[in-house]
Amino acid sequence: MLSIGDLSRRTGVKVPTIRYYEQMGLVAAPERSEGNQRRYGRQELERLAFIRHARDLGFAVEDIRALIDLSGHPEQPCGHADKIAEEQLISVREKIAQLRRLETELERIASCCDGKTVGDCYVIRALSDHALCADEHG
Amino acid sequence: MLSIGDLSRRTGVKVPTIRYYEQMGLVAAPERSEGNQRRYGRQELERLAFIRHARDLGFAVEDIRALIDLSGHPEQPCGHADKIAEEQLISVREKIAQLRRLETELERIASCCDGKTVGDCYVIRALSDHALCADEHG
DNA sequence: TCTTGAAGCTCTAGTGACTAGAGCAATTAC
DNA sequence: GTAATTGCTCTAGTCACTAGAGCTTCAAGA
Repeated sequence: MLSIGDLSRRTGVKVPTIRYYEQMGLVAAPERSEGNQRRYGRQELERLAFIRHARDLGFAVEDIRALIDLSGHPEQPCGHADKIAEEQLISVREKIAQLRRLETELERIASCCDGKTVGDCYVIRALSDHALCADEHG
Repeated sequence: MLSIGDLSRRTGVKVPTIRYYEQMGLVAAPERSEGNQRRYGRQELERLAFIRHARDLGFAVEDIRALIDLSGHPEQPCGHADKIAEEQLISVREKIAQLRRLETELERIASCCDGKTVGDCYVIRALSDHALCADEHG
């Protein structure tokens, strides 16, 4: 049996986060030692690794909850799981597109500044005046 | 003089957000009407537009506070403003790189799933087993 | 001038996904 | 046996807002 610290080290999920997931119902409350400390087995390790992996991929906790529910019903059609992953992909692509626009704008702002004082700093001027932006953003 | 609603429409910053910025000290408390309603002038309009623009570019509120402080001292060297913008650019690029890795992984996960039930759904399996990932992520 | 409906006011609490800290109890290594 | 580490619960804080209750003020039309 693993202590919460062991589980943390094995999954890379921090100890308070594991307790938080338990509180949120993402992981079941585990057995306890005589002294009331959490003791985990292989199943909990696997579930937490699943959660960690999904969080790394940017899935929201609610999505993860749905995916866990689905994984408990292996006979059901998997269209729902596909849909969640698909939507996550779309959302990631949107974020990338948005960040690329910001990158372009920030590059332009930072590279144009050749002023010596704040008074003629392009960074400050660009922020004050949206019209200086080449691009639409935000 | 503009009401808070006018200011909101002109800057695209929502009314409660304007009040929140005032509370946070990002914008100064404006004049009030006889009936205690906020009344804004051109200066406040410009400052809020500045804040809006910087938030759109992903600057944290603390960064914006620093940029505003700087813009009140036009005689100072602008190296600090440049540095804030530079750091923001670096952070945006890191986020893009991370999201690209996620995109690749999600594409692979979503496209590989040709199972009909959750039991052999690649989405679920990939999340359960990090070893199925081609790439390191997170 | 009166009325009505939109807009404004303050205050508290909620969001998501944790993170930090206090003050204690249990476990583990030597 | 003892000291260091780890664990426990509980509350509160983070960031940048957002929502709602319950009230007041304002602007436009009759």
